[in-house]
Amino acid sequence: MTPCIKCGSVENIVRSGFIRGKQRMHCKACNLYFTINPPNESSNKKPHQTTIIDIAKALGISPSTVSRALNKSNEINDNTRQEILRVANELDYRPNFLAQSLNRGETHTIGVIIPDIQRPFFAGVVAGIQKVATEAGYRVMICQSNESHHTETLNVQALVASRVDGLLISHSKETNSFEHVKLQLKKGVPIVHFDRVCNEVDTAKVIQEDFSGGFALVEHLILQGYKRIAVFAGPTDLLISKARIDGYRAAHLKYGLTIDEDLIYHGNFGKDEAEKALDYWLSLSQKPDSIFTIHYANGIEMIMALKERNISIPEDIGIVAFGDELIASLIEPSLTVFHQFPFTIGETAATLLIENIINKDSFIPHTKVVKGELIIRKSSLRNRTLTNS
Amino acid sequence: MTPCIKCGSVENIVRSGFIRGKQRMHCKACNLYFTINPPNESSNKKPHQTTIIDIAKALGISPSTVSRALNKSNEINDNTRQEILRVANELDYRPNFLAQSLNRGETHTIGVIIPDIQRPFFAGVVAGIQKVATEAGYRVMICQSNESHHTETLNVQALVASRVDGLLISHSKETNSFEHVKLQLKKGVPIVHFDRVCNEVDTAKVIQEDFSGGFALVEHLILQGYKRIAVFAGPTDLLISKARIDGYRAAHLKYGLTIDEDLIYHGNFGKDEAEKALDYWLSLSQKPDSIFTIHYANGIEMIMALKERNISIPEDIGIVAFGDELIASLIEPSLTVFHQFPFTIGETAATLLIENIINKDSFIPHTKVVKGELIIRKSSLRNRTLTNS
DNA sequence: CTCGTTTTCGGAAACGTTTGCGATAGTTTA
DNA sequence: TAAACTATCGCAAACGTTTCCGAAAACGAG
Repeated sequence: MTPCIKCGSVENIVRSGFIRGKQRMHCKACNLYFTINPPNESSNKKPHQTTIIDIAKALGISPSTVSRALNKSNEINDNTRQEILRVANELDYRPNFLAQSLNRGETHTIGVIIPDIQRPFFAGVVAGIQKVATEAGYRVMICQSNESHHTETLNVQALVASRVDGLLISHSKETNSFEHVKLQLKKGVPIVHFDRVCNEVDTAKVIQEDFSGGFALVEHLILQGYKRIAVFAGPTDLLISKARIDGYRAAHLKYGLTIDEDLIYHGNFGKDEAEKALDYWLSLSQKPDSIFTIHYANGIEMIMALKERNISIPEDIGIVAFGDELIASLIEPSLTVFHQFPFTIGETAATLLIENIINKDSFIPHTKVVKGELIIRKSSLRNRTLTNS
Repeated sequence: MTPCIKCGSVENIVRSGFIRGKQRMHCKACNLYFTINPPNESSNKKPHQTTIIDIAKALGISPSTVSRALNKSNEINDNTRQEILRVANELDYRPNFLAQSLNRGETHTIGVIIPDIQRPFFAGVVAGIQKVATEAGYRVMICQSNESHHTETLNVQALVASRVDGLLISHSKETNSFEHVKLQLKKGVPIVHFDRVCNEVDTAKVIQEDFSGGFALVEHLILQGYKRIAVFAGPTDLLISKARIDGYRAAHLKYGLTIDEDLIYHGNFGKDEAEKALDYWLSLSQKPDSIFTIHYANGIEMIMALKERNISIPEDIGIVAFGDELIASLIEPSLTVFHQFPFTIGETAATLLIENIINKDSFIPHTKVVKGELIIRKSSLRNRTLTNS
């Protein structure tokens, strides 16, 4: 039937099982096993991105020479280089980052993990990161954790699988264990935290003036004559929430005011949490005369809720909030805030990370604080004459 | 001096030039050229991400077997597989996407180019894209063009260099030539346009109801009794701007109103463009009684500018805008808009692209329209009794 | 002209993974 | 109990680049 592909003998051929659907043969003469392959007819090359090899073939030279020409090596004749560059341009050659990265062991890419890109704060941070990264020749890969610990862990794994050169992380609210970060840190992956940082691991961090901001806002309220200041806080173990409340406490301490712990409400940043908090506060025998929200969005919600209940701001209740957006200045009454600079935070974090990547060994983690700014608006301005003081 | 590394002879050695700083030798006996290398002392392995080879060595098997175990191949013993998985887990193995992608010829990554991530619309789109992509097992790489044609071109090249499986593009305002897109399309890169699309190239597109939205907004104004409707438009050659103005024209046509071309102002979405436009309109002998802004942000600006000039809204001038944000409902007076669904747009575009990637050959480009919604608010509600009609 | 020197190029290994194919050993069938 | 078969593994090529090192040729000085 089928002759041996080696000795050509026919009579010594026996069948020897099937392998992956194909009949396997055995030639007893030359002791050879083989299978019969249908000739591959579609051998015409598909259209593909042009490679260094395409250029080499077009010029009848070797790929290494082409590589040298493209990489400004000096071990190459200038005429050859010109020719290569010409052909490369002609074929619209784009170096394959995958191959380059695999070979060099670095991707020149940094991974970013944020809770939610739709929050203007994080969008600003990302923009800052991209600016610095692009200028330094780095690409950026963005993942959203959607405030889920599990997704965050998956994000870390995905980015590590992509072999990013470093990681920029702002933790989800849920995250209270940090094994996924520690693991990568142990493997030598540079990591920088920002905003929602984590003290359990030894990384560089970029934080805001959470304490000072909280202090400034509350001090402002106190100076405006408010005495019973309620706090709308985030989850109990969120670090930035803690720091801002510490500022709140410090301001009270400075002005000799006692703190009524009942006024501190721990919410979940949920949708109708503002209403709930208000219901709670207004049910107290000693009602608050002002509110400090840990997050500006809640400040907006509070204003809306208070307006619905016909409670006048800032007369009956004053409001201040941490964080700022255009909307805070446009709403009636405009909202007093501690303004953040998300873009700057992003820039700082990216700078720090790239520093860490480049000086992998000598880099010592440290923390940078990005200054904020108290912006006084109508929502807390009880005594208008004080404006110019 | 130095013996030949081959025949050991010393007297036949002559020096033969320098090569990369090292003395090159020539043995005339065995006709061998060689250089002397200092022994490499730091041969202890650096810490690295664990590879398939590490696992193979740990178990004394071959890398291919490990690969098969990890890829659920059936050509592997179940006990071996268990062992491999155990070790892989122990060593926290993460497959190298670079190597995988290089080998498979696909990255399972889609590239996204948007003008500015800080614009809530695009942040919403990106979120929609990421949702669909993640569910389909794709990663996302985001680039910002910053409304610059040049940067956009660089973005395309960078993403192509990263060998993304497909491209999702919303063009910059500047972009009026599309060679960079055509080039990649010719090379077989799947591309889907969204929002700021381009009719010159044959790609799938996701657009909004630009025409219908413009029509609905202007019709609403007309029904409210407004007769001289000004338009604040974008650059003349921005496609979506054109379509929305076409809706404006159509509405006029339907109700037999003539169009005063003087009322159409082409701005650049710049910062004080709103003021300029107002100055211009108010300088006309026939002043407008309402304004339609192509972009919601300009609507907000208009409201602010009008309030400063003590022009009452909607009595003296009504305002409607294309696009929506939380702020539009909170500002006083609240802004009538044609609400977009950026998240849906992102989802649709990503779905389309992935479809295109998977059925690369059979896919035929088509256009999908994401419905919008007219939301009537106070800025255009001249006749309050009409609300319930 | 000779020999050391420099310039310029090619070959091959390496990066980490997948996969076609052959090989071995054990298992079933007739 | 051979012959036919199956299960399981290893080898090597391939993906596209970079880079080490050697080779050939051109160059230079004495």
